[in-house]
Amino acid sequence: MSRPTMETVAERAGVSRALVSLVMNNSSKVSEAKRQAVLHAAEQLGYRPNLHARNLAQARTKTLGMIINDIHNPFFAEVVYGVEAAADDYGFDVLILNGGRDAERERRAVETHLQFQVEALILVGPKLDDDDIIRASAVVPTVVVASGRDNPGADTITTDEERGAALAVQHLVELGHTDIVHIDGAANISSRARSRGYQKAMRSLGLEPRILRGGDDEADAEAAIVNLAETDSMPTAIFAFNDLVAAGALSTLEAAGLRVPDDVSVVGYDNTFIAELNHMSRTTVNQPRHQMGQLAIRTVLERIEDDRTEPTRIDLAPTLSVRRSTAPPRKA
Amino acid sequence: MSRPTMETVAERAGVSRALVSLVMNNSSKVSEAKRQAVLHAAEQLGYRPNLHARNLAQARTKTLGMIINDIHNPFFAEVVYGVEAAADDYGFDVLILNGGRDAERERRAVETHLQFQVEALILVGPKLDDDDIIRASAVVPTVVVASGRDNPGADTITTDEERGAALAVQHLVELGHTDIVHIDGAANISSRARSRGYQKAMRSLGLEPRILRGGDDEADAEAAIVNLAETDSMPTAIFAFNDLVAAGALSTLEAAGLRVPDDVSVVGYDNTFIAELNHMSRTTVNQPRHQMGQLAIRTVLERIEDDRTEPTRIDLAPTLSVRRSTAPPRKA
DNA sequence: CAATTGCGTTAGAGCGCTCTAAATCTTACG
DNA sequence: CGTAAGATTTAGAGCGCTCTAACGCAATTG
Repeated sequence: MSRPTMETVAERAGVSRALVSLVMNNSSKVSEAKRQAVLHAAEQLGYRPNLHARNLAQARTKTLGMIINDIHNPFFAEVVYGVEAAADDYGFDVLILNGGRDAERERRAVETHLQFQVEALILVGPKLDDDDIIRASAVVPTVVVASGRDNPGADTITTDEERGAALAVQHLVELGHTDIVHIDGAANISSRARSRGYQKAMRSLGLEPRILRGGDDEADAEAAIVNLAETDSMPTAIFAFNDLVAAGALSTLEAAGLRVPDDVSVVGYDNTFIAELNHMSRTTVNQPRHQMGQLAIRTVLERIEDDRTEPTRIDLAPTLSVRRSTAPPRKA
Repeated sequence: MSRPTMETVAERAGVSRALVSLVMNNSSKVSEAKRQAVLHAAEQLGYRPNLHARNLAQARTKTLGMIINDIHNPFFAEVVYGVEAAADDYGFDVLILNGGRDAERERRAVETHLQFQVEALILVGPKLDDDDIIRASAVVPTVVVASGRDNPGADTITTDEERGAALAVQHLVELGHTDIVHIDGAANISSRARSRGYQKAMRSLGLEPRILRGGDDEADAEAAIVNLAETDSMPTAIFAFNDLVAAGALSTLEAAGLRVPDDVSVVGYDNTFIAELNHMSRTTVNQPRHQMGQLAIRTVLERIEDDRTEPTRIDLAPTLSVRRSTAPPRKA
């Protein structure tokens, strides 16, 4: 009744257990005849190697553990594709655990992965704090992707978010805007870098920064916009923390009778497919997510080989995708 | 240098390996003194149980394998949350593998999960064909969520998609529409049921169905709409295969100078957050995704206990979320 | 033709853990 | 004080696989 083991297959094929093992790992030093016999027996029995036994015996797993901040967020999905593609090239399996936007859950996920003896940890947009990350990376090579933090104490793949924000500001200024408000990401991990970038860029251009508290999704934008409308201090352009906030801003602006981009220009961040969506496509800052995923794998696997000790940091350049939500300000 | 094992901990704490095992599984028959000693030693050594060894010894894993059609799709994300919540209640870990919209990849994912000795398989919107599913379910309890197929030969949790399509048609007809076009999902797995539902509903109301080939995302809608515009056969309402197709339809309609819902009404399917997004929120058919995820776990775990043999099928009722993309047809 | 080489195959230990059965230690009681 | 009943603890086998070392055998060689 229980599943067939190597022993069963060996018996059936009239060979030793060791020989079956060799066949399963397609070793070159097995005669064609025996190989066929073994494969045939395995086929007949519906044999499937037990990975736990193998991992135990080999003391390695060829498995990577990935934790995603939130499966909901389409931004992360593309990082996943990059990670998987690269891992596949190196023959590693990738196990995904969902962080669910909750540090405590992420901590448990790390623990689960470690108990599974993953050979490396890929943290995509982690909520964990630096200590947790340092602790994890003491056990197993760890790489942080898109964390927005300065120096998590582990290998890091990010884009320069300050620069991304600056790109957005520059674009708006080039269009002629001077009154540009930023709706920030509140407690969100990338919020700091983006609003810092915004502030620096504004100041260096001699403009006065104005920051409103936002959040990470649509609803969070609403209050900010309503506030602008009510206090009669509507700017000519808005730079939103991310595409969802930008979308929220858009809805609320239009509900208030303002047109985008005629009355107000809007720029988002992340270039998720949401930004392309719909009649009102949004100008947004792009991060090369797929590439970030690939680099994450490469970095962490290199570390397995080389056992480098100092954390590497790879900073990719963000780019701006200009679409239809930005235009020169209306002449006063 | 290598990780501490139970042996190491036992030595340090001055007890036997078996005792450490008891503590780790917090057995009640361990004296408080020894328990503390063991926990302390484990703490100091940074001991972490090796799940592979445990699984091997126990011959069970308390782990479920989930395969998602496509991490990109926000529809699936919510199913995942439902699954995880329920699995957590039962003390199971959920390992996620990404199907990547590709049957072959899904097949490999199934294989990986089976080798990991997962106790059950949750297939969310699988691309696999029925044979694959039957084969998998012969090895391990398997449940299919949101597959849109009639009878995959395994436990199934779906909504009645024919009925969902009928709801959309009914809503439009009640608003006064008679010329309603369906843009279908092409090869997509749910396409058949939805367009069948559309056709039946139309016919039973004495209306002539008109179906155009669509696909599963925005771009796929464009050709269909352009075609309608060019042949001058624009209907007063469009029922799209899903929310993304609906979004694509919307963009293209507006680009062609038509207003939604004034000139054309649009209904989507899935009630993903995309449908709520933006100034133009879309009327759409809703599926109780979270609940579907929970039921999937419950069904499959019951099967582990009871070893029931006939496949169960749970059909949940879809509902309609009416938003701003539908209105009575313009008076001719 | 005995000795050497090399290929294909196998025995057997060991990976880190659980679990049963047995050993040891307490405590209670006649 | 001896012994039975519990409460704790432990020895040791076994989970399914890999891997090293050794073995058998045929081909090669001087």
